[in-house]
This record gives sequence, structure tokens and C-alpha cells, in this order.
Amino acid sequence: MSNPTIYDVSRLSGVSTATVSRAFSEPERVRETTRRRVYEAASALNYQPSAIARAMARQRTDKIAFLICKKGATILDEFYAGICEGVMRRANSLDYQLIVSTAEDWQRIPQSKQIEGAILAGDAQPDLIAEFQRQNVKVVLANHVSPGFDLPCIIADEYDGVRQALSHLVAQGHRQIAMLAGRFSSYITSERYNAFLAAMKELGLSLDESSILMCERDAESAVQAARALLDRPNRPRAVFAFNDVLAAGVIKAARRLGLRLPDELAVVGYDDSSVCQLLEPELTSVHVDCRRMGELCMDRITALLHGETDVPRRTVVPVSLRVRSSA
Amino acid sequence: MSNPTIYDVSRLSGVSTATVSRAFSEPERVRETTRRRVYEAASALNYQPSAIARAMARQRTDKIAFLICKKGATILDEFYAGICEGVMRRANSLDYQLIVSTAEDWQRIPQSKQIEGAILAGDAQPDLIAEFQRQNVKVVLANHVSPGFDLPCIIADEYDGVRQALSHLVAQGHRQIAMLAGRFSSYITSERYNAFLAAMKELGLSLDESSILMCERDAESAVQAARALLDRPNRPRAVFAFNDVLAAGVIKAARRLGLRLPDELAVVGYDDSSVCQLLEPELTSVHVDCRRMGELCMDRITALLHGETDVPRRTVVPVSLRVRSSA
DNA sequence: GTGAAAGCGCTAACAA
DNA sequence: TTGTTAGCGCTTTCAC
Repeated sequence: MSNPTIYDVSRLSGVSTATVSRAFSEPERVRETTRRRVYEAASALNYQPSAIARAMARQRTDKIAFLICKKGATILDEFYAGICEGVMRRANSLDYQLIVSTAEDWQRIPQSKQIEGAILAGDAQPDLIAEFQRQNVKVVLANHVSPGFDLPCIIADEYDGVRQALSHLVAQGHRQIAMLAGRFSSYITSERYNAFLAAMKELGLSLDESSILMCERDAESAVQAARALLDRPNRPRAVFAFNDVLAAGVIKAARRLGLRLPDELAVVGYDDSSVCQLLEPELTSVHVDCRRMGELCMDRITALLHGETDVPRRTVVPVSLRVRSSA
Repeated sequence: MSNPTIYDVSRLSGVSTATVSRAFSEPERVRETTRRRVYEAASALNYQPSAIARAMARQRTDKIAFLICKKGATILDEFYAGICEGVMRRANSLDYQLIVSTAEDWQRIPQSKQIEGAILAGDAQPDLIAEFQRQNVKVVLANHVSPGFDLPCIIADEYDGVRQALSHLVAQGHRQIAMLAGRFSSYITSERYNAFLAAMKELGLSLDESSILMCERDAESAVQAARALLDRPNRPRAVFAFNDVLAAGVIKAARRLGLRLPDELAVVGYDDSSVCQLLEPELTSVHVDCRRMGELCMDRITALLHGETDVPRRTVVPVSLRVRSSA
């Protein structure tokens, strides 16, 4: 019942185990005819090399982990699922196995997972990073930077994203732009917040403190905040939201107040998630190529694993505004 | 530079490797004081048992795969991400490692992945299943059933979901209900389709062939179909859509025609995805507990792995209508 | 181009 | 309760 081993193949094909091994991992080093005999025996026995034994002998596992570092809420939102997909694709094509988990769950398990690298997506905690470094596991950060560590990180061009959004609104004639900021990871929140301030300044717009609102990360919270904003006598005509969910909240609030978009209120979101095309009017949003971010993460990990020394520390992925009918 | 091994710990703590091994895998079989000494030595050396070596010796890997079987489009939509999350959670708590991939990518890699079980989500192809069985890998199906095989499968109660949706519409006074069917996996499509026919009959509603529309799985396709439907002189007052994306398409089309929801048109979706609460009006939809489905998948796999013989073949997860303002 | 044999780090009889 | 030791299936020198 147990699986055939290299010994079985060796016996059946009449060559040594060393040759069988080579036939599978360095085919060019074994003579054509021999190789053929090995393959025939192998397929007759339905043999496949054991990844475990191979890892054991080679002292490497070709295994890397993708950990979502995010407290609460659903684990795989669309954005992280996109990064995950990019990582997965690239991992598969590079013959790496991908373990997917959350940072929380990962840490609960004491046993070493024998991974060679870890991609931490989101708000990676310093102690987790330190732990990996102690175990000599290569680390790459996605959508986050961790000041204390010298690690490759893949981030989106937050500043440019916000700038594009605001420029578009300005081009539509808006001068007074409100911002609805959500509580995301500390990095994203502060980055996007500062980008807003900087872009407003760059565009020569006056900043009204009262038109900067904070809310949680759910739509309902956004609806509340937006209602307060839109109820004001001198309400803003344009709103930039931290992501599409919040933007949807703003649109809901606007609808309930009977406002027509984009004429009476312009709304721009962020992430260009699938919901943008489900709303009416469709939501103008900043597109982030999260799959690409995932691929880059894998590229950085493999570079580190190959001992490359000049791996880029900070890779900024360009973003672009997708103009639709909400603004 | 290389990691400490069980020999290092054995030497430092002055006990045999067997005892060290036991201290980690069967703590109760080693005396308190000895155990303590082992742990001290281990942590002094920063030792962690190698999962590879353990797998090699034990002849088991504690590794299972979650494969998304779905052609095209994005790999991890919200529904599958939910199942994946459930599987992940349970896998972590049971100390299994989870490899996540797509069926396509998986098959491209010849080397054996040494998994003990595979959870196939979606449209699992018979040849893939057969291949796993040949390799003695346990298989469980999620959101799918494969007639040719005797496998545990976890599915949602499609029939009841549709019935609840239609009952609700009937309770609202609707008699003439249209259906917008999308091309999903063959199983889901036919299941939901037949459920509609059966439920209509059960509720004593007359079935008008012309009010059953097919479309692709994207919102735009749904908008087109819905427009054709709503442009008719004798247009329906209620639409049941195969999922929330299609329902959103219907709402878009309705909006563009100036129809007011739910008074002039009632819409019900399926899946209760996050978009339901982002739309205005919020979308009434059939809630499917996909995380639960994922957990059940893991439970079935572990039952199989433990050699249990009476593992349920067909587990139907209950669903429930979430009534909101669209119908 | 191929073979012999020594590991890789751990587990599980079996013995003490 | 603890120790001895023979594997687990493969890779990789080092010979030939």
C-alpha cells in the first residue's frame, strides 16, 4: 500500500539509486537511453519522488509562507486575496509551495514549519519579524514598511494615488474636497492621510480641518460620518474616501439625502475593487495592481533565497485612477 | 549557521535523542524534571524540531491542499475566500499545514507534493480526483458533487435557499417572478436552476419561460439581460438573481430606467456577499455560511485520515435569507 | 556516465 | 522512565 521508492525504481530499471535521482533532478547528466529506462520503470511503478525525503537530503524545503497580518474582520478581503493570488501564481511557477495563514494562527503553533521565507502582508508586528530573522527565515513585507528592519517591502504608490484622485476632482472644477479616512493599518492610514495633506497643498487647495473625517472600516460607519458631513449647510461637493467600501458608504448616505451623483456630489474611492462596477453610478477609484504586488513579493523572496545581496529594499508599484461616473 | 538538531539538545541536556523527541511529541511520557531540562537546553540552543525530519520518520506530512477548481476570472472570489478561510482556521487549529493553489497550477507541477488530503472547491474535474485517488490522497469536495465518485462533499442547501427567496417575494405579494441565471459551475447552475423550477411549482406560481434569462457571470452581462427584461411592456415586478453580482447588475439596470426599489422592482440575490450592504437599497440575499463549509471540509478530511469508515458522504449546510430593503 | 555509501534529523520498536 | 539503534527516501560526494 505504501508508495514506491527510489529503490523500487532502481531495482526495476537496473540502475543505481543515484542514477534514478539524477534522472529526475538533473536529467542532462544521465545518458538518454538510461534516462528513458528510468522513466519507464518509474511510470510503471507509478513512482514520484518524495518531496519530504528530498527536502531532508537537500536541507531545503522550497516552502514559503504567506501570512496575513491583520486583526479582526475577515481575513482575506479582496485586496489581500489579490496579493495572495499573485504570490500563489508566482510561487507555483517557481515550484515553491505556499503555506497560507494568518499571523495570529501561525504564532499559536509552536512547531517549526521549516519555511525558507515568509511574506508578511499588512501590519507585520516587529516581534514576528524578529522571530523569523532569528530562525534565519527570509522576510518580505507587502503593503507595509517596518522602520526598525532592513527588509524588502512592496508597496503601492500611495502618494501618487491620492494625488491622481484629487487632481481629477480639481479638473472637474472642485476646490473644496473632503476626506473620509478609515482606521486601517497604521502604515496605510498615516501614508494616505499625509498624502492627502501634501496633495492638497501641491494643488493649491485650502485645507479645511472640519472636512477631514475619521471613521471605522465598515460601510455603516462611513454612512454615519458622511451623513454628518452632508447635512452641513455648507456641505462639500466632493469627497475622497480611503477605500471603496467607505466610498460606497458615502454614496449610500448621499442617496438617502436625495443627492444626485456626480452633479451634486462627486465621490472617489480607493483600491478599485470589484464593487466599483456594481454601484450606480459606477465608482471612480484608484486602481492598485495587487496581483503584481504579490508577484514582486515572490521575486524578492527568491532573490533573498538565492543569496543575492542587492535586493531592492523598497519597491513602489504604480497606481492609476480609473475614472467612472461617480466623479 | 545551520539550525541546531536533536543531537545538540541531547548532548546539552544530557539525555538521549529519544527522550528529547518524546519531550516534544509526547511530553506526558517523560518525567517532569527531565522534560524541564530538555526544554531549557532547547531554548538555550534556540532549537525547534524539524518538521521535515519528523515527516520523514513518521511517514506522514500533516499537509493538506486546498485547490480552487474554477476556470478563468479571479481565483479567490469572496465565496471561495470564505471557504478557504474556514479551512485555514480549522487546519491551523488541528496542526495541519495548508497548501493553497488552483487546480490548474497544481497539475502543472509534476513532483509529488506529499499531501495527505485535498479539498477541492468548485468544479473538480474527474481526472484530478482520479489522480488523487491513485496516489492514495484523501479527497473532499466543496460546493460540488461528483457523481462518479464516492466522496464526502460539503454543499449548501441550494434548494432551500431558492425556496426562501421566492417565498419571501410571494409574501410581498409577487406572483410573477423572473430569474436571472448566470453560467457558474455546472453543478451550481443546474442545482439552482432546478431549485427555481421546483420552488415555483411548490409555491403554486405559474412559470413563464420568457422570464428566465441566462447571462454570463459579470455584472455588465447582467445589466444587459436585465435591461431587455425590464424594457418589456409587461415587465416583471420581481427578479431572483443567481448571485449578488448579477443582482447588482439588475439594480443598475433598474436605476437607469428610473425604477424605484423595492416598490417598482424587487430584487433578491444569492451568497450574501459584502456587496449587499454597500448597495442602496441594501440587497436582500441568501446567506451561505462558507466559513462553516470550509471547517466541515477539514473535519471530513481528518475523519478520512484517521481511517474512520462512516464519514458522511453528503453534508448540506443550511442557508437563510437575509432580508434587507431591495425586496 | 554511473555506482557505493554516508548522511539529512527525527521516530519508534525494543531493551534496559 | 530512559537509552540504543535501525530505518524513513532521497542527494551527493567520491570513486570508478
